[in-house]
Amino acid sequence: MTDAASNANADSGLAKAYDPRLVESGVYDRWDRAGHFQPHGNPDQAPFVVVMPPPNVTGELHIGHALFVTVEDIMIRWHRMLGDPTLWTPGADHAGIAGQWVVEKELRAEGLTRHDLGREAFLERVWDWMNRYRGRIREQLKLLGASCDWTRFAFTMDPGPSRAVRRVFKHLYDKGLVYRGERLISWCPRCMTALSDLEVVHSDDAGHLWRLAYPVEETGEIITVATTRPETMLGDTAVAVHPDDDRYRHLVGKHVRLPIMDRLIPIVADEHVDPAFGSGAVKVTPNHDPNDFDIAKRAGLPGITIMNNDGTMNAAAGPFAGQTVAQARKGVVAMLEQQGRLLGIEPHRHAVGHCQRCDTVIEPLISKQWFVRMAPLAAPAIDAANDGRLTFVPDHFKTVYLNWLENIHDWTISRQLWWGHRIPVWTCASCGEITVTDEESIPACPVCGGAVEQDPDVLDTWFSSGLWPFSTLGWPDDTEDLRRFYPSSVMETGYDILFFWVARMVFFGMEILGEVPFHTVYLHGTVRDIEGNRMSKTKGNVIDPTKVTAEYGADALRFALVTQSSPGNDLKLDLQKVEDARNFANKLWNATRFALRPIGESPIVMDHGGAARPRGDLALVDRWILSRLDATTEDATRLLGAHLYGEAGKAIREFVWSELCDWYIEAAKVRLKGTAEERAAVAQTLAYTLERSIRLLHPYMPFVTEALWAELPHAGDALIVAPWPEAGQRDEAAEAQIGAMIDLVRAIRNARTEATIEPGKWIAANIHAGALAPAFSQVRAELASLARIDAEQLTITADAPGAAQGALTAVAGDVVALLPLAGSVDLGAERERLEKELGEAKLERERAEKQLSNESFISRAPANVVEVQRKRLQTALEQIALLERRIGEL
RNA sequence: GGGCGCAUAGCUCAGUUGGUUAGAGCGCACGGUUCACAUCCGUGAGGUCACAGGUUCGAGUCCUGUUGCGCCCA
Repeated sequence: MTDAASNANADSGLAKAYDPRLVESGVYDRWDRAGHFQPHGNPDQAPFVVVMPPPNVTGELHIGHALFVTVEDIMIRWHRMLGDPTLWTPGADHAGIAGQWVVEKELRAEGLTRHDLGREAFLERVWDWMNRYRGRIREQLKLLGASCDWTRFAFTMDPGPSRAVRRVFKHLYDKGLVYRGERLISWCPRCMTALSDLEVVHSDDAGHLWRLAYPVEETGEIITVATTRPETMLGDTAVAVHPDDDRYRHLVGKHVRLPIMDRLIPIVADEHVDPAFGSGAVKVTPNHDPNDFDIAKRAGLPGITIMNNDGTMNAAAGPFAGQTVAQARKGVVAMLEQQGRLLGIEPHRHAVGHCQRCDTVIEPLISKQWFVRMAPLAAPAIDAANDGRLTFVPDHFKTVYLNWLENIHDWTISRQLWWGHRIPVWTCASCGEITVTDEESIPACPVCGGAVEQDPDVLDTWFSSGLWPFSTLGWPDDTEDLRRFYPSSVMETGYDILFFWVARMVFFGMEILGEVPFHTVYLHGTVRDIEGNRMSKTKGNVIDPTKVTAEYGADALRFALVTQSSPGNDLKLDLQKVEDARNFANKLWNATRFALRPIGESPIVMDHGGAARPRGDLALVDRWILSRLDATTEDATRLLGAHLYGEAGKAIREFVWSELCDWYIEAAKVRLKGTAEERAAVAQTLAYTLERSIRLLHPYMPFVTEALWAELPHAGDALIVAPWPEAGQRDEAAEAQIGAMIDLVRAIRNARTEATIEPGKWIAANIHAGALAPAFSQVRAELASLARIDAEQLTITADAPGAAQGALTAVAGDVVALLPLAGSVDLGAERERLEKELGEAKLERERAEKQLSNESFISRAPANVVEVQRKRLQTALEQIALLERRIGEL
């Protein structure tokens, strides 16, 4: 221990009420300037690393960002305090389609399209825009207290990550895992690009089911087909039925004359036709429906493309060429009706694919695109989850993850956009040689020296995201960061991007670096409005985190978000909760304000960790609060280790508010009026307990804790790098004794309230505490103060209570307090209250007796559980005896 | 159609390996100008843990089924 020091901050004068605006300004920059966000410590020590899922550069900060920042920052701050070399890498994502869209929108306002500018000029515009806005999200993340290392900030389009993209593309191409092919893909006619399966969102839309009559050429029969998209019949190349369907068996191999187009197409058998749906016969349009595409592949049928890339009909659509889908649908239906080929229309809900970005209805189209072959990449990612190298919080997401990877299709990675990573494939105009390179460009064909042209398309944004865990650390270079910080510790993100992000990072990490990119996947839920609706601008139910933090503080928003949520579950955000959290910050503020006076007036013993833990012959309440602090430290540490961040936060809050403030500080006020020694003891305990509580709370409420910590006696420069508290030995006796005192005080307060005794009145009490009498005598003054008992008229004995007329009875466990109130006791009310308590005691006796009379319970339950029941019965019996006697005496 | 989840107080939600009388915050009722805090303090009311079976000495917790709701995939 170092020398005693009196606290210089006694007169600093915290404002009476906590004001988050004053508290939060300036703190963040001090942390950053001091370099606290960068990893420190021994390079050989195992680091704690989180790679931030980069927010979309085109977006504004929304409440979902606030949640991920809170959770990740709690992890990061906790590990930093634990002394781990801690790294949290921030970044931004270029958001291919959305990024291109915002600039195209600007151009539209000027009456231009991107084609008017040309590729190069357009990209310059996009970069201008990016440079203007890429810092915006960064500033908003700082408002929330995100303690990430800005010196390592990365953007997916930066040279490093771009080189990683080319290197991986080439690697996969060379291994045959990237290929180019003509496939049926999902096409957005508005964005004019191919999309991956994940970028198509399905919704059940109201539509119709049209039943069409197709004439069988050979027999003259009619075969009925049902369709939700009648215009696609223009591209039909077959009718399919189930091979075991007796209704149609005789028609298989025969032909149908397709109405309007007057084309002869075969009737084929296919196992995948559902005989129970519609008529059991389906029209087959291979080039415009994934199922039909598969049927055609199996049956060797040709496909006919009837649509242009912009969603209009092409020449193959005959009379409908040039029309939109809607127009063609109307025309086809009218023509079929005219020809008597329309048998009926009924309302029908069916799944329709929409573009995730612009909501346009997706068209399945045949198109030449680049794909990633998924099966060989998925296998190691599946193994990693199965053998525990990759764990999930909550763990049921492992099933979801596996389910997806086990049923995965090849991934369409080319996009017909300009903004993004351009596909590093060059074709020679002279000899046709295809060169795939990880260079930014090649001057000429390496085979014949002819002029080369680069593939015009760019890659799916998520391709570069998948490389994020290592591209941010400098890969493909063999950097110190990569060696030290890969793989990272936890991937924290929303469950809604488990596939987009997590799964792809895992298979890329396994393929490129041979190990999982992170050990733990922690998934949070979606922040919804109070009614449980997803927040959206169109619904107008968006809660803007910058407004919330301006009003209540980032600390309050963080605390509310994390204590309301649990891993993997959605949360309904109630602003009332944010206000409650702000109130909690105010509580802590005022507790500190209270403590600073005695701390300033007494010598505080310091050691290397700050105010020293009180030692020696301590007062019972001091022992109690120290033990409760230890218990809380233990709980919080355990819960944080189990990723139960909300639970840990609630445990700390509960301690600070309900134990430290409501009981310890209230009890301590008695000794603060006492001797210098007593005052010093309280000051020491308060200084220690409060400072440790503030440390526990720091990961949750970094700003207010940092500010208050600076006012309290402390060691070190900043709370952000103060060590995480270690739990000491519990003091079971003190916990039991003060716990019993609290129960008794509550019982007395209850008796007073029920008997409508003036709250401010000091009354007499005779406490019969049995074995607890010596302990209660030690806290005589505190007990009297808390229960508002006149110390002059307080007796504490081990004796059983004798007869007493005109007194209230307060029972707490084995302890009884008699409160003599000559003449002013309402006997009827008191009898009623005691009868009620007697009823409860009897119920208690019954429950215990029932347990104890069960032979199997006695023989099979653990001894300590049986003992608890015995004790419970004994207490109940004593209470019953006492209450019956007291009722008799009234 | 396949998969995953949820159902606990009026509301929002905790509840870890099964173990006393199932908790918290808000809301509600009543009371309070005690020298940290009305952004507060005290007291209280409020639950057949969705339903039905099963395992167990013991089930909110484990198993099976049913109902309702949500999400993901096709």
